[in-house]
Amino acid sequence: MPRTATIKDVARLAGVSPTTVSHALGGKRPVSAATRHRVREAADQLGYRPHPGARSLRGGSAGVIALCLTNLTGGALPFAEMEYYRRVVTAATQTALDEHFALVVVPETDSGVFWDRLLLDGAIIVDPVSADPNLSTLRARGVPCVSVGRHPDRPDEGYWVDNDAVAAARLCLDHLAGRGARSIATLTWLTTEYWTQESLRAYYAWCEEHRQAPRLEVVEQDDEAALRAAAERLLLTELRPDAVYSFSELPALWLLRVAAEHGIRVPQDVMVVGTSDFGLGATTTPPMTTLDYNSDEHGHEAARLLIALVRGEEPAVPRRILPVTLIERESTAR
Amino acid sequence: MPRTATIKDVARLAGVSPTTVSHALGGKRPVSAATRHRVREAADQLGYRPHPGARSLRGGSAGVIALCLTNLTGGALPFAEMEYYRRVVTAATQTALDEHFALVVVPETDSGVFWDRLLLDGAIIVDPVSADPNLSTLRARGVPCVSVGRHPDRPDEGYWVDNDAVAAARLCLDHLAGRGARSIATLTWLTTEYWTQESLRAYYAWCEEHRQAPRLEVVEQDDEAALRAAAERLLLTELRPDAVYSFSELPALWLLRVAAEHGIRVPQDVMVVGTSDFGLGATTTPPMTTLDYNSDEHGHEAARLLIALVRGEEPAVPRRILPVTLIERESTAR
DNA sequence: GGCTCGCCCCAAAACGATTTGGAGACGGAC
DNA sequence: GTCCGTCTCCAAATCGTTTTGGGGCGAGCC
Repeated sequence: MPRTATIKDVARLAGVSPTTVSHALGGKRPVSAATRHRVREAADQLGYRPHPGARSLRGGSAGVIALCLTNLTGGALPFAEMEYYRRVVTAATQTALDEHFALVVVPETDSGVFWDRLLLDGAIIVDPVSADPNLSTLRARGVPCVSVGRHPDRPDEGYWVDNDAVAAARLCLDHLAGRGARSIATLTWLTTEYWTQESLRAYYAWCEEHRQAPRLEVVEQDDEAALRAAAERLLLTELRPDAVYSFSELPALWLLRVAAEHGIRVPQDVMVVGTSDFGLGATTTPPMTTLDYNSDEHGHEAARLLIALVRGEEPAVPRRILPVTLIERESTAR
Repeated sequence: MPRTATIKDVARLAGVSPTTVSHALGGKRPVSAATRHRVREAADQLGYRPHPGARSLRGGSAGVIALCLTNLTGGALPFAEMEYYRRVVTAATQTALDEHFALVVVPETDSGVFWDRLLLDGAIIVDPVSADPNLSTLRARGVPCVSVGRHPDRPDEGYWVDNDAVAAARLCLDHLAGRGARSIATLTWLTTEYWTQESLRAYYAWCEEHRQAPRLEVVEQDDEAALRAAAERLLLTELRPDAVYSFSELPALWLLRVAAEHGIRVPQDVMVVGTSDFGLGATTTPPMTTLDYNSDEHGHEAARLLIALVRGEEPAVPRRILPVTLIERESTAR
């Protein structure tokens, strides 16, 4: 096994002490230009890399943060949601790198092995659910945490970045009402995410304000039959709503599909608004009006917030609500 | 900052030396049952976790392997391929955990920061491309590597798990020919992945064998316009092929869409076979015959292979080709 | 000349775990 | 009584880095 070069090897080659090498490379104390140059050369020549374990042992930060995709292996959310994660991961990685941190993704499992083995400074939890084991484990160990999406049980605690579900609901509902909708229904998964619950509350409030009877349809399970059934319950009924706001993307796609199968015209007979725009909305028939989650900004903000925490700064804004935007397409073009 | 308990704290509480604690917990040397019990209690009470940095420093393995999704941030592959990664990641994670390893996902960037900061024993590279910086960096540092998918330039070197592209091509082409296809075209991305190149070679060989003129259509760019254009070039022509084998999933989906738009019937006028079956094939109209990549097995095998390497065992089978299976659906049901 | 002050550099002590080479106690065999 | 094993446990060295507390040396000031 080819042992990698240590600081001692560099010191020997440069003809100085390990201390001087550390200072020359780290810059914590001044070193003469000539010496610094010699040290740099020696380090390059040997391909020297500080051992992360040794560094962290001495008390320094590891320079690594983790991002935990709660649903990556859980299977609770389907395929279509992956693009959202991909964006969050990409954005957070970029921000972390700008701040000289590395970001790794931890697949969610119920195993504590990860947090035992990994050398890290903090973690981003994406879409925490009610009994999230990671959040509690990490908090207990004193690892700084930031979540993307509020914790449904304790929405006013901790550090997070989240969508403005209330504003989003108003945006969609007002848009639909403005296009002439008189009876707007909602469609959602059965999930404990904060987004869903808050969206629902906002919907009820809006209905009361506008003297409209609320109508909610729920996809009971995570499979195609359930998606189809929910869409059919909504569309193939005497009192069909004239517009539907779906809190997630996939149910809305099935809505379009079932409507097409039964000759129900979109947007003439029923208007549809979906969420989490990944460009998929543009490829449906007809193209679907969607909410853009702004997932890039979520990733950036979460990373920025976490890195501030890691550095020991108390962030000015511990909880940040980001706006959503409505992308209007044919499914509501009445 | 609440310093975490060290081995000394445990030793003090249990009334033994740090050495004995290490032996009691690690089991490298015998310790009396009574002492071991006392040490365990003390460790539990203090919530003791061995410091990963310290452990690795002394020469032990870190117990961590990384998986690098070359295309996660690169954008070279679209949305639809994510399910493949998700499966590979999930399967590899599971196998790693079974072997008491943790697996982290490293987003691909051109930054070496990751490999500098991370404490890891080895890495899995998914779908390496021609000038893959990660593979060379890691090799240079002596980090054991396994790739999922051969390296296109050096397919006979290193350790990998891959599909049998040749058998896959024969499977599809024979299937189509058996259903009466006389002129089978292929459709693919412009990419340097080994799978694509090898599939193409197999296609040409098959054509020669069966005295059929080869016909290849390429999606020039990673956007919708290019996907549509390629599908149209293939379908809206005098000499339309009566069957198409697409090496990737998304081009096949666009093939179905363009066919539907122009009243070209599938499978009557043209048959279609796609790849990488994630259940998406089942939801198209008509349901599409697809190749199942067996991505779970890829993840399992890659992790098994890598962990063997990390443990210093020379694996019996350094390069493993896994079979693909054909899932027949209506798009070839003539 | 003696003193102080800067500038460069180094020795040594951490950090937290594992591992090696015994030490001490005790029992049994001669 | 002595010697030898065996069973338990411990002291100390080690891994590679950062950081603290100076040391040596030359220049400037009185």
